[in-house]
Amino acid sequence: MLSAGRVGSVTTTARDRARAALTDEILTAARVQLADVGAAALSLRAVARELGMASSAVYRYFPSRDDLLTRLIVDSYDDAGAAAEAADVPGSPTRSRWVVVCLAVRGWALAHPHEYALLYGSPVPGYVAPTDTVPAAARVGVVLGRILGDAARAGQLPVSAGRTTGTVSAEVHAAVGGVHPALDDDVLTRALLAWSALYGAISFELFGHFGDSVTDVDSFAADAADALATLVGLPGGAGT
Amino acid sequence: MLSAGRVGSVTTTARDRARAALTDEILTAARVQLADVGAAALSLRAVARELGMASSAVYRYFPSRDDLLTRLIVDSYDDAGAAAEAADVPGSPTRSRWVVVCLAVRGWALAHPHEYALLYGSPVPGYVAPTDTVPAAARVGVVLGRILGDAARAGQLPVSAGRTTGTVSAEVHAAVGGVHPALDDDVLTRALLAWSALYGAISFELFGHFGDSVTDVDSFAADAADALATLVGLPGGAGT
DNA sequence: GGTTGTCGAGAGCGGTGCTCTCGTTCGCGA
DNA sequence: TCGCGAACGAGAGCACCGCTCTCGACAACC
Repeated sequence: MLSAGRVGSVTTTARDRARAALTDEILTAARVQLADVGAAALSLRAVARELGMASSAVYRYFPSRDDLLTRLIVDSYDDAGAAAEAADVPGSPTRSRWVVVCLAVRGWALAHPHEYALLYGSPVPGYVAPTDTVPAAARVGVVLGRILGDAARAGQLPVSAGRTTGTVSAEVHAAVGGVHPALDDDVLTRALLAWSALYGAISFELFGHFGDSVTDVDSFAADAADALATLVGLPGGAGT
Repeated sequence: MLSAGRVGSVTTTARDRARAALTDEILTAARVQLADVGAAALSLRAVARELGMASSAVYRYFPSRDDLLTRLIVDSYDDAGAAAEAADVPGSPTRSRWVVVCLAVRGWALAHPHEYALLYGSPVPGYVAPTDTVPAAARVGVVLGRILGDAARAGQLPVSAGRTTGTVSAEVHAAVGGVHPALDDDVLTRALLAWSALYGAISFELFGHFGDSVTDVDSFAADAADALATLVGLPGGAGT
């Protein structure tokens, strides 16, 4: 959002500005429809109708419906990641940081069910995620990894056996802030499990898979986040 | 599958038999298409085309596309549940039972990715699961609950504080085979978390959310199933 | 044997994603 | 300043979708 325009070499012409504005309009209309009817029922013709333009004109801005969806996916990943980052309080105890971030992700999912389903539900049929979605998709995991790394460097994680199972890649080590005696493959494997488990629990709640098994979803979410903190080894749990 | 026909009162006419046969043919063709293109792209017209009949004729057998999907969902739930039940070995140690069942569910998911996505991915837009899907959907959870209950009754679970948080319903107590000192709400909450976590990990693997973080998916799945066994409190883990 | 209900086929409705063509307009270079 | 090319929006059209209706044919029952 730099207020450019002065620089002569990258002049923004009126056409460019109109194009950017219309692209934004299309995106906002699409976001409204996404939140309203979901990704599967998101119709390119409907967003065109909403904007009072011909459906074919939209193709000037997005080559296909999948490209529009991709853009919405990236935005949603960023939104969820921002929610997680905003919820983290780096100074506080690592366990409460973990729980708060988990509950923030759940809160975002409850507030944006269709976006969540778009991100973590069934992949769009012929759709393969472009590589530019990866950084946005990783933001939540990076927040959780940072908490785990901080805990390890603060000596809050028991130094483990130092197993090297080779099941996790180097980028996971990078996500927790480098190698550390308390961060062997065992811990990182449990961290990846906890990461995916968070979304399993959210999906079950959001998609109704728990049925009537869970009576108080809020307290279950809190208990689950706490149990996941214990799973990764963060100190201060009820069991310790 | 009773070989009826003798009994006069419930005679199966040629028309009834033809109807049942054609219903099966439609279902198998739909299953093929489901496994091929996925649920979102499953077309009732394509199924009719495959069978060489008019699309309108299919509506004699399934009132709508959603009804066809519902039938496929129930069948898939039953298939997955049967895989879990077949994998369980009631006599063996509870931890290995748990791990084996978890890996069996994962194996079923890997073998039937589109069916799995249909069950545990994004819900179909306007679709609400009829109540008759519930028993089939619960089969895997029942297997896991039985293992946990067996472990408790065998004295393998530490008798816990007996907390009654009220977050889980009575049907969960029933799934583990009744009340037991070792099965308080804390344990059952962790069990529900582990249940959903299993599907979170499977979904992440199947839908590619792990990215390159996991290098050896098979050993990760084994480690994850073991970690979930520890999470619910089954004895014999590496950490104990 | 006649009646009744089921069956399959076909036409048709409104919707979708996407492509092509057409006349217009804007921006840049000569 | 002018002209050219690129971008633009609109419209028609293609193939497909779910679903409804009608109509002739046939089987099942009274």
